[in-house]
Order: sequence, then C-alpha cells, then structure tokens
Amino acid sequence: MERTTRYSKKRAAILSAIQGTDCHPSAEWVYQTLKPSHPDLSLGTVYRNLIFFQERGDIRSVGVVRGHERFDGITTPHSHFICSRCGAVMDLSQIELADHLDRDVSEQYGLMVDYHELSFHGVCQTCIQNQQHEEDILS
Amino acid sequence: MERTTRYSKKRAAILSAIQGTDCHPSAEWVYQTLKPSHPDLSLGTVYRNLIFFQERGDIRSVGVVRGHERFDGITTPHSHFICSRCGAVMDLSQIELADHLDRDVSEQYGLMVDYHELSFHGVCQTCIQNQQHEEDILS
DNA sequence: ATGACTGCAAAGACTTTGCATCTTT
DNA sequence: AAAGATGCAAAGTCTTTGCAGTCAT
Repeated sequence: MERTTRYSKKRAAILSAIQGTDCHPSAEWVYQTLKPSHPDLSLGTVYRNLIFFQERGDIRSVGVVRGHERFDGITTPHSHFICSRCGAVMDLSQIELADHLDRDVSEQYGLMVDYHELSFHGVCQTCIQNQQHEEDILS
Repeated sequence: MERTTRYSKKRAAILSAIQGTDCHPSAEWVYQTLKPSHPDLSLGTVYRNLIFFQERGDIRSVGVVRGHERFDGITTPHSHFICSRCGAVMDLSQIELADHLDRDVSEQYGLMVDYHELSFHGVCQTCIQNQQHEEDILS
C-alpha cells in the first residue's frame, strides 16, 4: 500500500522557488513570491509542501529566525550566518567541518547523527554600515 | 536615565531553575517546575524574564524544537545534540570548535560574529533502544 | 475512476502585551 | 514615594487541519 506521489505544478513551483534563491526563505516568502504567477496558491499548500520536501530530504530547515522558520534548498554541507539585527540568513560556503565529525559524535556518545548545523550569529555587513550611518547622524 | 534592575524572588527563581538543569528548558517547563513553590507565578513573567536574561547574556536560546524555544543556562562553548524523535536537547561538552573560528569568519566575510551554535541532529540513545523494542515486538 | 493535492477558513499552539496592582529600593 | 516587576487575560503570529472540490495518473 505505497502512497504514490503526484507532481502538481504548484508543488514543483514551490520547490523551484526555494532552490532558486539563496535567501533561505520562509513559508510567507514562498507564498508571496509565487502569488503573482499562481494567484490561487494558498498558504496551507506552501506549508504542506514544506513538510513534504523536508521529509524527502529535498530541503532542510535552517531554524526559526524571529518567529519564522527558514528553509534551505541546498543540502550539501555548509554553514550559515544569521544576522541578529535584520534576520538575514546567508551561506558561508567556505566554512564546514570535517566529514568524520558526525561519525565521531555518533561513536563517542552512542547516538545516531543524521546531520549537523553550524550557524554563526552576529551583525551582517549591511547592518554594520547602517549602524555607522546612524552614529554619524547622531554625532 | 539608566534603568535600574530589581531582583525579585521570582526572577531569581527563574534563572536558578534554568541554570540548575541540563535539560535545556522551555518556557513551559520553567513555569511548571516553579509552580509548586511559586503558585502565583504567571507564564507572562517567565517569558518576560527569558527575554531579560537573554539580553543580559545570562542564558542563550538553543533554538526552537518542535515549536518550543529551548534555553541554555550554560554560555561557555559547547555543542548540542537534538533528538528528532523525542525532542531532547543534550550537551556535547567535549565537542567544540577552535577558538579562532568566530574571528576567522568575521574577517573572511566582513561581518561581526558574536557567537556560533553547533548542533547535531539525529536519534538519541533512548529512542534508538525504544525503536529496537518495537522491532522486537513486531517481529 | 481513484487517490492525491489544493483552497479556504477555522482551529491550534506558542508568545507577546496592556493595564492595574504589587514590590523593591 | 517612585519606578520596576508581576498577574491576568486578551491579542498577536505563525502553523496546522478538516472538508469539499480539483487534478494527476
């Protein structure tokens, strides 16, 4: 009794939208982005497909930033930077840990590691500059 | 016009509860745990103090697990393991990255890194065993 | 045709907030 | 007494769901 998967145009558009951006979108972003081309898209469908794609391993959650869950269409190893000022999430493609780390942790602690997530938190370039501007104005 | 901080008994109890456990509690956990000794405690107060302590750097958010934000009273460098089956969050005190990594990222990408968070995701020992039991029963 | 997928709107779950009251200093 | 902290409950946000209708195979 296998459940067969059917590919609807909306489902394909949702995955494509996520994989086609590096902004690590939220459900709302996907919805707003596809609204013009798919006027009858509903937010519920976006949420349902987000879960569907995660279960299939096509996308991964980067975590919840300011109340919004953010997703990543790239599932190969890389790290993230999250701006605590504006909420931007960006890839740090050059930063990644040794391949064997997951296995090391599994063996050392006796648990089963599927993947890891390394994220740096701080203030992004843009916000640093904006802050500088504010200081200039105040001085 | 400095805002002076006043230490209420409830505020102290909330911080103490968080720092006195390694379960990486949620707001609800803190509330339920303190309820017996502080019958008139309100959830709003817990949430307000969670924000207060985060701003002061006394505690840190570990992230949102299954819809509940989880906190850590230990702010020295260490990693976490998050069980995707039961939602448990545990410390991996022996796993931590090189000290200079934050600085490296700052310089390499031109942004300001405050801290990083490394979390491993998978299935914990307990859930592995429970799964084994289920399989035994089914076979 | 059958079973999946979707739209819509209601329901849920967690968190934030306003205001009057109580505490700490 | 003054200003901060809390209780309570209402309001807010984001996400999940039930159900009837639609679409893919």
